[in-house]
Amino acid sequence: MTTHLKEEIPEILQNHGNSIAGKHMRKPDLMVGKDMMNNSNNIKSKDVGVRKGLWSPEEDEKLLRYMISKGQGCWSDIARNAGLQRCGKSCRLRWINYLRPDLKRGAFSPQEQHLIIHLHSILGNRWSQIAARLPGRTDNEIKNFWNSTVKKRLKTNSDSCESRDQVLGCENGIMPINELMTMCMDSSSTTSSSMHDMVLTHDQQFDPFPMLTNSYDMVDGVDGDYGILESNKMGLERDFSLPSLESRSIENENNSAPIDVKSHNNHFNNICINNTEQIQNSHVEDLFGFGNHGHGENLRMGEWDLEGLMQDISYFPSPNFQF
DNA sequence: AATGCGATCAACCGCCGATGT
DNA sequence: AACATCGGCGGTTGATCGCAT
Repeated sequence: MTTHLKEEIPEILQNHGNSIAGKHMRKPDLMVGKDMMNNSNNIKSKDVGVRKGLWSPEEDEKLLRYMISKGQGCWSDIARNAGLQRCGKSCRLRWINYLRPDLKRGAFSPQEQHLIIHLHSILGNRWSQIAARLPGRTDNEIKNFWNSTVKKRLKTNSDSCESRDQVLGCENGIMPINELMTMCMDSSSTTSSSMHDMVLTHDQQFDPFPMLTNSYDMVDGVDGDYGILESNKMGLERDFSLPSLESRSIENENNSAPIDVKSHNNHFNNICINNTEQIQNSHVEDLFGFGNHGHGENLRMGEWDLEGLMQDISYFPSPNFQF
């Protein structure tokens, strides 16, 4: 990793502001130790000595430095090798939700809010999928935003029969798709690419700072083909306009022949057109069979084309949400 | 100034699927 | 086939903030 990145560590940590030191934090320094073994049936032997709760600045720096120098790998190994008394999951979460340098900070822009609303109408509570469409934003962030701000606003305005889009000031309940695209392009320009959308083979070293180490060729994706470029010799698939949900599983079961994207678009377009009436009377989530039921869904996201859906997003009404 | 309470958000929990042994 | 491990995900918790009273 480049020297300048190492020099940026203090700055990156500094940029996280005061929240790093205990704002909205759980109690720090919880430790699953030997003395606790007798008190809990849930503590596994390997959890002995694992810290929980607040991440100290020192821990953040350890993890950040390790990620910079070694890159991503097995999170359990990362926790161990970085000298952190944390479980791998905790390290992963900390990195994804907080330390990743391509994270945006600050409040959601109105465009981002619109996009979240729309994507939620399509995807339901699939926060990670929604986050994949909002470069620099995390699923946790979006989930928190939804559960606090949006739910509240929708509830508050439901009495006055305002749609979710009107709640956010979008006329006709439909945000122009080109506006959404522009918003996504803007996001991409600042963060280049969502890490979610990178496909790596087992032996490929993960680059934790793709936006700093790659100079991307931007695609003209405004007129329809929001292409997934396969220009990367490492085998990375990257989408430079809309981060693509399909980038991870667009291939068929044999991982050989790519699915015909256009036929998928057409298929979905037909669904949209033919079912407009139904859609207007139904929950989008119900129509597509993936409500808030994270696991075990009948239809995997990668098996249909969201780009087509995004293009046809105007077919969807603004459903009255029920919570 | 003190208190109550809702909002915010980082982090944990538990589950699931994939993968390895 | 059975089990263990791991990564990923959505749901939930709980500490803190900030505003209202």
